[in-house]
Amino acid sequence: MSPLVKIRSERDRMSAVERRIADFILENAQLLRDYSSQQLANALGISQSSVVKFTQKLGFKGYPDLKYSVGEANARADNGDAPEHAASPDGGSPGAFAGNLWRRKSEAEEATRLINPAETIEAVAAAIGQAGQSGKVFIIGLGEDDIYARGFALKLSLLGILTVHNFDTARMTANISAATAGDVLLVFSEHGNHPALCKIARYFRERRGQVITVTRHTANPLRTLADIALVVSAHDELPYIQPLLYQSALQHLLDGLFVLLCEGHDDRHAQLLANLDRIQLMLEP
Amino acid sequence: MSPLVKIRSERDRMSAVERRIADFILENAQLLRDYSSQQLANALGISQSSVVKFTQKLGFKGYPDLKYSVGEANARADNGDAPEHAASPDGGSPGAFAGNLWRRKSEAEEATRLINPAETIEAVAAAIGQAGQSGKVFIIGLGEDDIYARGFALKLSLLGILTVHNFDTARMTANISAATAGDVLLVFSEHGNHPALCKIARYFRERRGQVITVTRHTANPLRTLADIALVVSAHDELPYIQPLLYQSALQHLLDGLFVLLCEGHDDRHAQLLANLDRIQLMLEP
DNA sequence: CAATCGAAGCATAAATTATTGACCAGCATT
DNA sequence: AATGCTGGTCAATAATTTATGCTTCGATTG
Repeated sequence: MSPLVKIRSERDRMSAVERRIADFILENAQLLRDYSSQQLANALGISQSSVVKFTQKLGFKGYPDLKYSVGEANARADNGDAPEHAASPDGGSPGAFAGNLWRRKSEAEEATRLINPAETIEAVAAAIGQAGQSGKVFIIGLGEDDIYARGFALKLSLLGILTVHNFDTARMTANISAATAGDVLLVFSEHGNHPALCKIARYFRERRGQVITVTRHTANPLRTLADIALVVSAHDELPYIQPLLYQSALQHLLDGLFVLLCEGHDDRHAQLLANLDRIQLMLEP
Repeated sequence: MSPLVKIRSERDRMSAVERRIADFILENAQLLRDYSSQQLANALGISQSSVVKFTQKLGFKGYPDLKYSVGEANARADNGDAPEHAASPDGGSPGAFAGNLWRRKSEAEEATRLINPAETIEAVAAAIGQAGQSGKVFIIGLGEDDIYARGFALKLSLLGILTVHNFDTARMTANISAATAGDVLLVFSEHGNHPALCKIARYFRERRGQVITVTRHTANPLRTLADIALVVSAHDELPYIQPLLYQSALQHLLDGLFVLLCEGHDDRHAQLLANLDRIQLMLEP
């Protein structure tokens, strides 16, 4: 039980001095942090031993124990709300701005999480895992989308999954001619409008591969070609902020996928460790 | 800041004994309630004074102060977590996991924000802005670090800043021979240990350019060569989680920088809009 | 190799906390 | 009214806990 509740409930049965202690604690719970039992006694003009006895009567081991409990109660009470918002009242410093940006990212993350059902993500993980064992994973993205594509391709290859990454529609078209059933194509395209990517997706389907698209949460041509579609939600009026939110939400979606892949298979996990070690050696001779 | 976040963020810079204390506290935060500094020391087989000095180094008034803070942090954490963990005792749903991962990312973001003073970030923005007007910005990163390097290079070029990006030390060395005073080199290297990157940084300094490094918050050779050093704090026991946190914290740091650059100059802002439009047309004919 | 610096421990000072025993007020019993 | 009992408070002090000064040791540097 919260120490404050306990104190309140016992208050009636207390002696005068005890009641003063109780009231002081109830009213100044946050100040207690910097008070020793002696200081508290001085503040009330009573003896230190009275304070200690008070704590023991209430069932605490002693004064520090009470103090610790009150600290916990305080923390639970003003959990989160006060400091964060108060910190940045108007525009503020760059630091405050970064915090603000992070809050926007969190919103985008949540929105994105809510529109991608767990089953969808698991299906994607399963498809990629399957392709990793018996086939190949093709990954493509253009422009800024290539950044995410590239990062994810690197991660997959660390897991020992054969990955073919391109940022060039011509090469990808050529590569895809080697695709077979069971392979997977991951297409990153924020707006899902690029004709060449649609053509590639269509071509890939003809070859019996599974198409996974990653786009904005809009109706778009690319998405209609998908066997499984991952979608991202991220909005801001400012044209230089919105991409940051998009990228962050997308990255988190991919990270979740990656973790799922890591935890699904022990051997993939082992593969990852081995690869990380190897890379470490390579980069730090 | 949560004491646990603080401890995690400083862990790298700690000595062996200190790190054992840090790990113990991180792993047994709830047990701390019943430990005096002496008991904690005994549990680890070290001296009590080491424990006290540890707490003071971290900026606490002393051991009780740390203990109290950890108590608060526990309370805050338990508040939100308890029901969630209870609901999913072993594996848990992917959705819950993603939320959890996001919390870890938030911690990494906070820790990273706190170790990069606003002035440092502003100085970096100023240096890049300056170089953007009259010189060039060179960007390099190897392996996974190339991902961030590449993303940032793309953003800078969208702002109309002349950017030379490489992921290859040989080419970069060649490119740098064209560097002059006022140019800026951005080096991404998580561990800051790669000799070739150090050489490039040294060479760049000889040519009177300004070196900005982006590394983990550890003492590392590359960082010592920096005119300005950005640092990232992100920790997790799991080898497949930690990189995600690192990448997220780093990305946010860069995003903050990018926003600063966007908001600093109206003409850069205009340039960005124009470029975004042009790219839009290019990708969606 | 000497000098320097930082980290860790030991011993001890300082502080905080817990306990003891004395004192006093209130109250019932004799 | 005097005595004895009870609960409450405090001052003094014991016990525990925390903080600091000093020394040693090992690593680093010039």
